[in-house]
Amino acid sequence: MPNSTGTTSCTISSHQCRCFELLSPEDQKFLEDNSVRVRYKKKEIICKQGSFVSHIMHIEKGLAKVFIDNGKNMLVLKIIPSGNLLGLTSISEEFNTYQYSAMAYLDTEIRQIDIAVFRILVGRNPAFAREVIDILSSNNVQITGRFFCLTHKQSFGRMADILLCLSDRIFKTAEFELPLSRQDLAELSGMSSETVIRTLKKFDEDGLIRMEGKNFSVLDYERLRRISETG
Amino acid sequence: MPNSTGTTSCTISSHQCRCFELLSPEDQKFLEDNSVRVRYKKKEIICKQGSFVSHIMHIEKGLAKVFIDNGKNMLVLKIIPSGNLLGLTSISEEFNTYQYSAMAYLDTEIRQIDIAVFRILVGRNPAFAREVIDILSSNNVQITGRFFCLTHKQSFGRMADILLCLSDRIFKTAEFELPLSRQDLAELSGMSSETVIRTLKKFDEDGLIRMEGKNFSVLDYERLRRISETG
DNA sequence: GGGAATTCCTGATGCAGATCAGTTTTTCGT
DNA sequence: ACGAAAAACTGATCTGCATCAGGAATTCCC
Repeated sequence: MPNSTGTTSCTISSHQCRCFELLSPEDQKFLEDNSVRVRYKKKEIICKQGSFVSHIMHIEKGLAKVFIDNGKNMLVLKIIPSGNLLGLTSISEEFNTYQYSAMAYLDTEIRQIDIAVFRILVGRNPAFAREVIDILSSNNVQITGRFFCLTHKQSFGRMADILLCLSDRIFKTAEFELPLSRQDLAELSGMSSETVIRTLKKFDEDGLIRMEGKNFSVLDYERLRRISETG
Repeated sequence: MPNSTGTTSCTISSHQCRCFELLSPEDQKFLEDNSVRVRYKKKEIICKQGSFVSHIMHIEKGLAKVFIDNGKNMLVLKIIPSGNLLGLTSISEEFNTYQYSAMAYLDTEIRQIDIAVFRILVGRNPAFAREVIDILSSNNVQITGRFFCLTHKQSFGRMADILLCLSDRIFKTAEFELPLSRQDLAELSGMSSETVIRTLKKFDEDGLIRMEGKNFSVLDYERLRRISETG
């Protein structure tokens, strides 16, 4: 029986997006004919908060962060690995401008799909609409977990969360070379880069992880999970 | 031209829910036949995090809070006034248990709609599906704003946000009798009740609001808005 | 209506983590 | 390969808010 109170705070959504599989070959072609592929280099801005939305984007390859920014502070809402959609909230015409910006962590390949075409398919294919609903619901749950984490856990719990997420969900292995800087981790965890460094160092000293520059290995999942849970 | 960087952090969604208007009289009857109305008294739990979802709920009258709780900390996700839906993320079968709890702030009347029926309507009525998508998108944007607020604004900004939200969106007047305790405000703003009291007192001293027990009047919207923006 | 129980309020103290002010190491451009 | 710029790291200080501890005012309820 899964624990009902466990609040995970992963930075990525758990939903396996399979929205295009549900389309007939004709509709897939319809989408394809109204798509373009664009490559972004590391650190390039993919979309900018406040600008008009004309496309929904599908990350084909790479990794991006989605964030909001008021000029003074910035908050990373999530990170999106390949296979996921970006800009889906704008499927609702109420949000015809981006509510957030996105930036490539790595060289990233994106498929831009005309939003009008996307809306047409939602209107005529209930299974597709259903999948959109599932993705939006999943996003809601994910952002909620992250919200809880950043407001109620403290530095060790947050860092444990991020390490677990990176290892389990993004790289899917215990050892990985992290393409993110300490500053990136700071943004993700909502703390200062100094605190990130100190926290990681403590984890290293305590034998929870092994860390050499950008190379990380998770040594003790069990203990990390406990830290994540207790905050 | 609206400001693209302004992050409002209202506790309620801006979306005017009109999901039932889109249904044909027959479908409305279909829904009606599969609905029940339930009354909750002040402080009663409406739904409990972790339990199975069998209904989607529509607040017909009253006011409720939606929150998550890990036993140690609690976080209010939003407050829902009448005319809004509760439990909509569970339209996705992935989330067959409540991700949050809800509690009535006031005596509240709720219409429970069989979730299977709701799903059938989404499947056969594209306009209805579209409305569900709009609501989910709107929820996403709202929670995001609140997330930013609670992680990056400090006590004065948060309190200003809440007062503006209560006045503009909930009570729709500058003077109101607040049914929430200081402790409730503390939960909403993610701070301690002591800090709430001190912050409100400062606003009162500075002439931004007038406060006598549970009676509030907003005196200076302009200045409150500035405080909300600058954090 | 009177005593108990909440809620409201106030001042004192503590602390997690931001900020500041550096030094060292790595990365990058030419 | 070398110098500059960026990132990583370290210690010292500062601060906003939580927490604690208690008192005053309301509300609740037999």
